Amino acid sequence: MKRNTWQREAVRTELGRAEGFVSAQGLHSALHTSGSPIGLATVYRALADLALEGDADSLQSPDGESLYRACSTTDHHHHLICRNCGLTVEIEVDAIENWATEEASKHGFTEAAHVIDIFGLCAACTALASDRPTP
Amino acid sequence: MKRNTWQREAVRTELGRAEGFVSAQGLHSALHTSGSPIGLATVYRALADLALEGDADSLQSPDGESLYRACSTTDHHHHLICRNCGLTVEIEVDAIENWATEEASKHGFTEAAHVIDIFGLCAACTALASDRPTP
DNA sequence: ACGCCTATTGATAATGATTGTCAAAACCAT
DNA sequence: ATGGTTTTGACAATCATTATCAATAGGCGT
Ligand SMILES: [Zn+2]
Ligand SMILES: [Zn+2]
Ligand SMILES: [Zn+2]
Ligand SMILES: [Zn+2]
Repeated sequence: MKRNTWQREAVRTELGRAEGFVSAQGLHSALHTSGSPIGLATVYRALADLALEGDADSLQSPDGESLYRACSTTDHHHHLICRNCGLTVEIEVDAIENWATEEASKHGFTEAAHVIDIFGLCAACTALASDRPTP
Repeated sequence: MKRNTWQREAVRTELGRAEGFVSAQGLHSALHTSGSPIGLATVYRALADLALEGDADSLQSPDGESLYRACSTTDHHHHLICRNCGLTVEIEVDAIENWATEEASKHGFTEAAHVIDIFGLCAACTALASDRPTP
């Protein structure tokens, strides 16, 4: 059976505290900073479990890191993510879901899943960026 | 300036020979098998260059590997990929592009890029899978 | 509350992909 | 052909993630 440990709870809590998507490493060092002695491997396991149970969303960052987030809904949805500060907006659009499904079956594909994410600069980060242009 | 070496050409050729997306490691061992003494680091560099120049598309596999493909068009497009055999179908839909752009600006995001990929089982692999069900 | 069984933890090693290093080799304009 | 520069490749280094496995600690039955 599945046991309740303070470690799992700590990961769940810290994940809830995060604004956007975080990496296992990031979550672990955040926990460490706030005094928790939790082990790195445990954080990896807890996050994988949360994702399996549907309590956390996961995606691959553009450079191949696995990122996790506790989203407000457990329904299927997608994300608009600030590549600078991590601010994340949840997106749920039936039209897109239907498009993906139809596109797959149109070409004879089955068991189709899709990866749809938008990365950009949020309004705040855009403002900051315009103050300090690239030299 | 950029020089022409047989190594770059070999990578370009082998990438063209591949049906779908391939990893740097996979391309390297394919080249090795066909007798080429090209180095692994060189394959990584060549693929990165091709992607930079727009001559190759790249994406992250669901488990975080970087995959590359020489697509038939250099225009912006997306992919429908068989997760078993790698067969890839190129998808180009303006409606999706517009949706992504609008969704980003609607929330104040700028410099938005998007990741849109569909993974499934192609018709052939679906047929094979039904012959040998999971025991 | 106690003890036992087993799931879980965590320090550490192992893995696997990717990148950095740097001397030797290969390009290419002259 | 020669020389200056770029590219290569064997190898080490990095980095995220996973595997090990002895030690720990839930939680059920008592
Ligand atoms: Zn931001
Ligand atoms: Zn979806
Ligand atoms: Zn297939
Ligand atoms: Zn697009």
